[in-house]
Formats: sequence, C-alpha cells, structure tokens
Amino acid sequence: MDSSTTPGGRSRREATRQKLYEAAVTLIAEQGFSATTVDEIAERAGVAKGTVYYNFASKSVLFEELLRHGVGLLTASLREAAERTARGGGTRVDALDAMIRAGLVFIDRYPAFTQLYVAELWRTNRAWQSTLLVVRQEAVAVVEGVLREGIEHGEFSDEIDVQLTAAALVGMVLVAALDWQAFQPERSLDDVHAALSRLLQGRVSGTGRGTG
Amino acid sequence: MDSSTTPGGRSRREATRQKLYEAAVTLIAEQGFSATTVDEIAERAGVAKGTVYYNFASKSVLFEELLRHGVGLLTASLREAAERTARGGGTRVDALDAMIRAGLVFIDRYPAFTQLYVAELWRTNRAWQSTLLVVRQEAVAVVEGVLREGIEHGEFSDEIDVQLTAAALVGMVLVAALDWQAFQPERSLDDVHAALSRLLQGRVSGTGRGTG
DNA sequence: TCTTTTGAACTGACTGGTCAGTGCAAAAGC
DNA sequence: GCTTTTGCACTGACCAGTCAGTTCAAAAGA
Repeated sequence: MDSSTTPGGRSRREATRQKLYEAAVTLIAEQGFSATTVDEIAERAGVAKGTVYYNFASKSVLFEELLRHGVGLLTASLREAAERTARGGGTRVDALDAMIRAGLVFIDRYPAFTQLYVAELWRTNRAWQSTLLVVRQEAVAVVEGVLREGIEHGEFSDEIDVQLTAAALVGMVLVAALDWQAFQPERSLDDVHAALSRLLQGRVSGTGRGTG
Repeated sequence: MDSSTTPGGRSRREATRQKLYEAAVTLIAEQGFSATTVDEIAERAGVAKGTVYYNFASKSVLFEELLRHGVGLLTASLREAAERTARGGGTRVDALDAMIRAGLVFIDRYPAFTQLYVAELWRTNRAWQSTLLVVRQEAVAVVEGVLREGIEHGEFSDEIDVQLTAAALVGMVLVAALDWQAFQPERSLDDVHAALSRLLQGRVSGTGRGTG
C-alpha cells in the first residue's frame, strides 16, 4: 500500500508539513516559541491539533525541523551566489557582494523566519541549541570560505580575522535588513544593497564624493 | 534574614528592584520572556513572590522597566564615548571607533541583556513594542548623529545612507560580539575591536599588508 | 509609626500532549 | 465490475499539569 500522492506528485503529508511550517514561522516570529501555542499553529494551518502531533513528535521537534529547513534554504542561496560569481570571473569582493545581495533577498522573502532565527540564535540551554549551532555553522562557513580564499589569493589583507569578520558581515546584513523591513519598508532592495556595498568596500570614510 | 544594609543611601526598595532586574535578565535571556516564570525570578533574586508584585505591577511591567534601564545604560555609554572623542580632538571615524569599543564593553559586561534585547527587538505585536522602539531610537540616534556630523564636515561621503549605515554598524558590533561571547570567549576585547575597526575603515579588501 | 517584605494558599485560565475514532483512496478479493 | 479490507492521514474532545496574578496576616526594617 503506497502512501497516497496528490496529483501534484508531492505527498499529502509533505503538503501538510509545509502548511505547518508556514503557520509556525509567522506565529513564532511574532510571539516567540513559548508564547505560541500548538492550537494556534494548527488553527492557522487549517488542520486539527492532532495532525500536528501526527506529523511532528512535539512542538520542539516541529521548531527544530523548521530551523533546519529555513537555514538550509539560506545556505544553498549563499553557495549559489558565491559559485555564480566565481564562474563569472568575479573577484572575491564581488562574491561577498553577491552574497550580501543573496542574504537580502532571503530576508526580504522570509522575514519572519529571519526574525525567529535571530531571536533564538544566542539563547543558551534550549532544546534545539545543538541543531541551531550546526545549521548556523553551515551558513557562516560559506562566508568564511570566501574570506579565506580571498586571503590566499592576496585579495584580502592577511591580517583580517576570518571568524570575526564573517560574523560582522553577517550581522551587518542581518540588522540592516531587519531594520529596513521594520522601519523603512518602502526602500528598495537595491538601496539597501548599495548602502551595504559601500560599507563593505570602505567607501564610507574619506571624502569620496562621486563613485556613483 | 540577611540584613544587607543599603550603602550609599540607596533605598531598600531600589536594592530589591536591582536584584529582580539581575535575576530576570539572565533568566529571560536564556529562556525567553514567556518561558520564564515569576516564581523563578523571585527565587533567583532571593525574594518572595509577593515582593515582585509589590515592586512591579506585572511581569510585563518588570520586563519593560528592565529594557528601559538597560538601554539607558548603553545610550549613556555611547554618548560618553562620542563626546570624549570629540573633546579629545578626534575625528568622526575615531568617534565611531570609540563607540564600537563602548558597544563591545557594554556587551561584554551585560551579555544577557544584549541577548534578550536582540531577541525581542524585531518582534511585532508585543506589549512592550512601543517602549522598545523608543529606547532603540535613543541609542541608534547617537550613531546617526555622528554619521551626520561626519557628512557635514566632509569626513564621510555624502552618499552614505545614514539610517541604513547606522543600522549596519550596530549589527556588525552586535553580531560579532555575540558570536565572540558564544563561540570564542577566550578572545580579548582588543582582538574583537581590532577586527571591527579594520572593517569600519575599509582595511579588509586591498592587499594592505602592514598597518600593524 | 510607616514602609517594605514574607510566604503560603488559592483561583481561574490556559497548554502540551493523548487517544479513540473517522474518512478515504488504493489494493485485494471475488 | 463491485465489495471488502487495509492503513495512512487526520480529527477534536479531553486530561493533567502549569502559571500569572491575588490575598492577607504577620514579621522585619528604618
């Protein structure tokens, strides 16, 4: 007896899980994990509470798999941006710039997930801590990789600290993007990208008047 | 009962509130607001539950006043750093650099508060949202002020976007510092500061080898 | 005396998780 | 073709436990 597949080919169960992810991500982003009830998630997803527990062992497990799912998308997008730049003969700075844009596009598309991720990342003693650490490392490693390559090829100063610089770059994009979403949503992605590019390339200090 | 006399003329009540802040900040940083119970806060502070409600109208109010208290300290510290640099005849870049350091010192001293603040900042529809917005603006305004002065005096390019750049700088410091605390606590504050200074001053790209 | 704290009991609302039962589409049997 | 069986996916009422907030008499502190 094969598990039923919907006309689209994706299993019914998979579709339900997707609905639950989407419901959970916005609710948890707004209220936090503990303040969000399983009843709410089920209601927003349009399924019964029992369905949540049929698909996930617990509320925590649902959240963990949601984290894995979301950061997986980001990591893939960052890798793709870096590789595309490399293939196109761009410099490592170009790659970093492309990754900044990929990050902005991701945050623009999944703002709730980003909020939720930031809110949970530095917490300690939580059940999903180890999961979070793993997926975080996968994403940051992409940035660190490009920085390391850049140093090897003399594109970046060999005095930069790869880990700290990568973290700082991620933070730059993260906070700028979240502020953009929250306080100036009318700005275009290009605007935000331009501002961050400028910072990345050190075109802030110095009287540089016309680089436009 | 431990008769801790109140030194410096601080009222007994104020001392109790301080103990409650300290207890609440670590618990909420670790677990989040909703997952932290008033009983836990009281126990960690070493007071009775009734005392919490004698000093604060509710759990939410305790949290709001905690936010105000904490961000107030940060804002004061940032202002002090900027003014000290200005008085000492430093440039605006120097002021920004001093503020980065002040930010790092603050996060180093109150890591739990920082975690809690980051976790709550971009949430929507929360009771303390408006409080958070106000105190955030006070802090960011200090950075924006220095950027604006820098543009006026030709120290910074007039093409930079003040709001976005300020947010990006804050994010840079915030994320780098939290990563430092969480993943490389053995590093010195000077190390972290040096890495961020380099990024601020655009000494990352370019083969720049010796700025020792 | 007046303020502050204590500590335990209590309430009422809410929540994560459970479980016996339902619906249904494909497979099996005839 | 048609009936019966199978088992996945889902349902929703229910339960046992938890928590914010209240109350208050009594004690401690200043």
